[in-house]
Amino acid sequence: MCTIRSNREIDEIFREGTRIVHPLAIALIRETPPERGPEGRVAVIAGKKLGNAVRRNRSKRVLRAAVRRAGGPWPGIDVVLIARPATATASPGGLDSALRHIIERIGVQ
RNA sequence: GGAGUGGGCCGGAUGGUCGCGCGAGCGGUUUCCGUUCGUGAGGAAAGUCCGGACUCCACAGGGCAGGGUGCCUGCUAACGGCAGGGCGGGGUAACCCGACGGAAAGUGCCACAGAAAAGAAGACUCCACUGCUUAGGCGGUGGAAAAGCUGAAACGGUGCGGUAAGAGCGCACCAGCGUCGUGGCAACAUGGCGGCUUGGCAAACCCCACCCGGAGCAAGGGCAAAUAGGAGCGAUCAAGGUCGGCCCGACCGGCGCUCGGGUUAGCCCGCGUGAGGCCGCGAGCGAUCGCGGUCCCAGAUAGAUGAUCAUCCACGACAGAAUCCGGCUUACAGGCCCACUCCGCCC
RNA sequence: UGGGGUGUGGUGUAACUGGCAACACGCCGGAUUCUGGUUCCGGAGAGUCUAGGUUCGAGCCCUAGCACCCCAG
Repeated sequence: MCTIRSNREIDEIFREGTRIVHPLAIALIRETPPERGPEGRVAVIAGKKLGNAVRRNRSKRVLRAAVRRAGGPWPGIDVVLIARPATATASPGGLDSALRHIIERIGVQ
C-alpha cells in the first residue's frame, strides 16, 4: 500500500481536497499529482482527541484493513482517511459499508 | 470457620482461514514480485521523577555561585533505589509508618491573647513581715516559689527538708546535658560520676558531611544529485562569540602561507549478545554475588497484530516498543500460591 | 526527546514576608415603572485541581499525582 508521507502534502489535501463525511470516517479526496506516479495513495489519520495510544492505533489499523478489503489504493487519486470516535469500536461490516459509500462518491466525482 | 498482615505469580486458552512488519531459503522478468518456514508489545511498554550505559562537544585546571542527598552499615555500574540494623510513633498481634544531621556558629520569625514569646527582667494580679488609715486603701523591706489569666507553646517535673516567706538553697527519684567505662564496625544501648538546666520553627535563611562538566539517538557517522564555499599550520591586538552562570583561563573568530575538500531534503549505519533470560550448585540473615549448563527472545521509520469461524472458562481490566538498561511513581477486571497473626468452635 | 508555565465562587481576576479567602460582572429577592431596561437597597453562592506531609496554623512551604497551555529541535 503506497502511503502519503510528507506533512506538507497532507496539508495541501486538507486545503484542496473534496470532503466526504461518514459517521465512521471522514475522507478527503484529490487527484494524485503526475510526478508521484500513476498509482493512487492512501493516508490514515487518528487525532489526539480520540483517546490514548491503544485507541488511536486501533482506529488506524481498522481503517487500513477496511481499505485493503475494499481494493484500495485506487489508481489516480489520493485519499486521506480521518478516524472518528466511533471508528475504534465499529464492526467490520459497518466499516465495509462506509468504504463503499466513499467509493461511490468517488465515482460520482 | 471468620477477620486480618506480609510476600510471590498470572493478566483468557487452543486450533483453522484470509491479511500485516522483520529475517532466512527457493524461483523469477533480480529497484521488485511470487512462494515456504520462522518470529512478532507490557507488568506497567505509561508518567518522564531519579540513576547509569552509549555518542558528540570548543571538555587542562582553580575559585565563587548553583543543584541534589541527609540515623548507621552494607548491596550495586550508579541512584533520591534495595537489604539488614538503630531510634521514635501506631496496632491486641502478625506487622506498618517516619526528609530521622545541626537550634550553647550566626541572622530571622513566633499573628491574636498575655506581665512576659527567649535577653532575662521582674514593671498585672500576687506571697511574707511591717508602717499609716475608721474603712476602702496608700506605703516600706524581702521574694519570684505557689496561685490566677492568655496561648499551640511560659524559663526542668514530683516529693521531702529548709525559711519570716522563699528560690537546685540542700537531698532522693525522673527528664535533659557533660564526661568516663562496657557491648557494638557504626547508628545506638547500658552502668558510674559530675555540676544543677540552656523554648519552638532549619519542608525560614543558614552551618556541616558527601555527590554533580554540558548536551542529548532529531546524539553521532557514512553515501551522494544540487548550491556555492572550506580545511590545516604559524605569529598575535581590539570588538564579538563558545565552554550551563560569573571571575581567572582556554578556544573560535580577524592576518599570512599551504592544501584539495566542507554544509542542507532522501537512503544506509547507529539498531539490539545484553550490568540478558531460564535451570542447577555454592557464599550470605538479606539486598546481592560467584561458578556451571542452556537459550537467542520485536526492531518499525507516518511507524507493523486486524477480520472471521469453532470449542472451553471465572466472559476478559489498565493499556501499545521507537537508543538501551536499573529503579521509583501512577493506572488496573479477575484469579492462584506461600508464610504468619487474632478470635470462635470441635478433638 | 528536552525545557517552561498555569490551576481560587457560574465567568474574569486579587490575597504583601504563612495569621478572618477579597473585587467586578453574572444570579436571587425587594423598591422605582403601566411593563422591561437603567438606578437604588439587601442576599446567597468557593474553602483555593487531587492526595499526603511540615507548622500552633497552609491558597502560600515540601513530596507525589491529575488536567490544560506554551517553547526548542
